[in-house]
Amino acid sequence: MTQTREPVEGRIERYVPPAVEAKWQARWEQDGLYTVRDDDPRPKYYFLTMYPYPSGDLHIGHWYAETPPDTKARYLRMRGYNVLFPYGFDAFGLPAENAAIRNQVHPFKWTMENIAHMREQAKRMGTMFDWSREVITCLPEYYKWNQWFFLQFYKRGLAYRQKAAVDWCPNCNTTLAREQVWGEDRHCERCGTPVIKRDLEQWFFRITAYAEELLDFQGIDWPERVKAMQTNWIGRSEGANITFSTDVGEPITVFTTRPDTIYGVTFMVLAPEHPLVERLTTPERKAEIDAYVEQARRQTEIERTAADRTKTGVFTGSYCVNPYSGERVPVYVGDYVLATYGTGAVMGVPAHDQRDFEFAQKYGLEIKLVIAPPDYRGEPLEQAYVDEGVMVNSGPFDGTPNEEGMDAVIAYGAERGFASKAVTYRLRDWLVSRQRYWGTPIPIIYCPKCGTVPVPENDLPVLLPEDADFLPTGESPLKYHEGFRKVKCPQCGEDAERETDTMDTFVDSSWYQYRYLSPHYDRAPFDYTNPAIKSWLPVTQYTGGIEHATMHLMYFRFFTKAMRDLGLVDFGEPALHLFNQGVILGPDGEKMSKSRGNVVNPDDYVSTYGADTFRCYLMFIGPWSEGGPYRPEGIEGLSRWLNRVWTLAQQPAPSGAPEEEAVRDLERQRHRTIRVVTEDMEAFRFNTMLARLMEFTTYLARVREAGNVGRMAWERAVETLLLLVAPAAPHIAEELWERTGRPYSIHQQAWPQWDEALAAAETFTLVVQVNGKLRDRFDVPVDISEEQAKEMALASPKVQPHVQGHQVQRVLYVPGRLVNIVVR
RNA sequence: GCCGGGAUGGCGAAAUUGGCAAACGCAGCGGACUUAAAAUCCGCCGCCCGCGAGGGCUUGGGGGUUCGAAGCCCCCUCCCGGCACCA
Repeated sequence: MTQTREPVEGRIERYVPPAVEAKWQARWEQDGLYTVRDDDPRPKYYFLTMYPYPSGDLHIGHWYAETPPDTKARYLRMRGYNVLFPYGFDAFGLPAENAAIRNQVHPFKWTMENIAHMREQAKRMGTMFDWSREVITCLPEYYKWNQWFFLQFYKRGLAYRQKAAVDWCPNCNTTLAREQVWGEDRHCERCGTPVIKRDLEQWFFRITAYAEELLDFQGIDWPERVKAMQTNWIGRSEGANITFSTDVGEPITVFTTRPDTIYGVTFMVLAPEHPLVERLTTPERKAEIDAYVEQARRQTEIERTAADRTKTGVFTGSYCVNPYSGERVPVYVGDYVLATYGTGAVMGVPAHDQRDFEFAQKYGLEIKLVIAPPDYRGEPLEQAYVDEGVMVNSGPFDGTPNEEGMDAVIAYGAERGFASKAVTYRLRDWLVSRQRYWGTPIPIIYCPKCGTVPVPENDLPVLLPEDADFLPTGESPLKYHEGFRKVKCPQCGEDAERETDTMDTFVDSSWYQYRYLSPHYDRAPFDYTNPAIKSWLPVTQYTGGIEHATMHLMYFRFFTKAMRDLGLVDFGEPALHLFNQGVILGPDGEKMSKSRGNVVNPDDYVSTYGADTFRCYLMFIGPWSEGGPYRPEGIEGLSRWLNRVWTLAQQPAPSGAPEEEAVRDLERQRHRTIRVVTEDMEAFRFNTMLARLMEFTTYLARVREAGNVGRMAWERAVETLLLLVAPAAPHIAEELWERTGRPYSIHQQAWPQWDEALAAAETFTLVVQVNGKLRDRFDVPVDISEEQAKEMALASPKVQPHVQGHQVQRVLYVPGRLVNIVVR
């Protein structure tokens, strides 16, 4: 911890960060310095950072996520943009409801108190959030529009209700979207409990309608990592649907990515849930099949899909016919076939698919080779051959390279009506129903007469009842709230019931960026008819954690595409640029958590060192994209630096007479610093940006010691330093700006410009290598000729010994850098 | 298995993208100031050999391309993240 510091010079007051910071935070708020106007003529820049869940405390992770973007946003503002940098709270969600059950405090009260607390903590970070645009998603003025979107989606078939085997978290007592089930053990993303399957009627958003478009990242600058994860998640496969006829009349359609292997089909496997299983099962097989289907149903998905599990299946007693070869092949039921992917049926080609190979071996089925390996001599396969080759035993396709064969086989079948090109995705529709209270009520009414009836738009919002009981029943309180549940049907007026499920909170965050534009507008989600408001869009820069790659960031894109199709916006991507910061870990290198006891409380550091030091420290630890362990000792370096800036800026200008050479060098360093700091700022390289500022500070201290630059150049340099420091350390910069007699506010000043000519060096260090090894270096004028450089290099006494006695073969000159003498 | 990202001093990290490896900071060591300490300021600080001048080695490992490789190519090891009986 820092000790009391004595002033270096008697006249300069000690730097007391909390005093300075409190002073300016109050002043900025009072002046509305960061209030953003839509009609400001400057070019707009919408800088969005992911809003937090109001868990109760603003922890170090929030500081790490918010203060570097604030630094960049402040920089952009100084660059002349009208920057919108809003903040809000993702206020619906389970922790509030669990707290309600535990402590008998209403989720609304719990949430709003947390928000009030966190808002004050956030203000201590010194960010330029425009609080007048704050969005809180649990307020009816916000969630009304979730309901409105739901109705629009419903009208267009983008929201639908379906009974399905869905993922259920037994700890959270609710269903989850597929995206919220993580890892090999298929656990709940929120609480880590392994999920189970339940057959329930649930509401879905048809995100799969946009699967193809979601694969297209053209026109947006998003990290490769996110693009790869989303592409992976969507899981596009190209192939064919092929229809096999059966004994019972109804055909079976399979999806395959290998139509070129069609002549190698020796069996068929249906998922246990496949609708044809019952029809195809012969009477003598019925008992066995029923038992098998029953055991499959009882198994968890984890057990069923474990990759190392041996494939099992049971013969139905029926056969189907390969439309290409006319061959009859047996139909099995196997639990390794997933009902939810493709058509729920797989054609078995054991020679060319490893799973099918194992299945065939186990059940003694024929293994028929139809793609010949390059030098194949008829020996039996030891495993499936999955590489390229020429089609054999394939009727009219014999001799065709299999790559070509794929299209040829599809075309052949398409002509005859039993095959077609097909694309399948792993992406599933977004399950949005949650069996919990603290979320947006789904605006649907079930009427015994009229069926599913959407709540009329005029009746929105469907409000959450305030007097619900929060009991540990494992069921939503809405289900037992008669006043909420019982309604009159809006169509026929008879008794009806409301949907009691609420929406996934990811619905809230899918469009919140639009709400910041008109946070209290009551005629639409946002005022998209106002050109001044619309011109903020789309978001210019978005920042947030990578953990949302296949959850929020996919829903976020989907929503904007759907909104485009609703005519609300005229673009299809919500954010042009995305940057993901890393995760800040505990000092032990583990994820911070209360149970591990490695949580770092930012408040302690802020009261000791100040927000400015803490902001800078977080940016200095390493590249922002990397995150990493929090090492408390490193903060001293940043504290020392800001103290040096404090002293330096307030010291009187050096008294000596200016010397031309020294002044020119000062200007050169000043212009260079502006250049590199600007470049680093543009590229989110906050760590190196601060390193450059430290170097410049040290340089200025030396210059002052030398005392030969004169008052004008000195003050210009100090002014530049303060301006460059302002985005990262806004309070100390403002204080020093005032103390050095400059007009309020430094945050309304223009970012300094650099002049390439003035930044240019007069000399450079010429490196001399012999056979690529460094032997000497000396300063030479930038305009040195190649001949001169080579001559000087060869003449160097340090180089001579390495050249003498050797034959010089070549002398290379790289202008502005080096001479490399190649000897033998 | 597939996809993505990594590996550089005691530590966090830099390196104009093929041209001085280790900027900046932490820790450490030495010095100044002080009765003393803290704070502050100055200096040293990759490894090995050498009293020294100096020399050799060094970016996970091995090969290659090149006048020149931390960076490019091939092979391998390990770490982190995502996906995975997906037909």
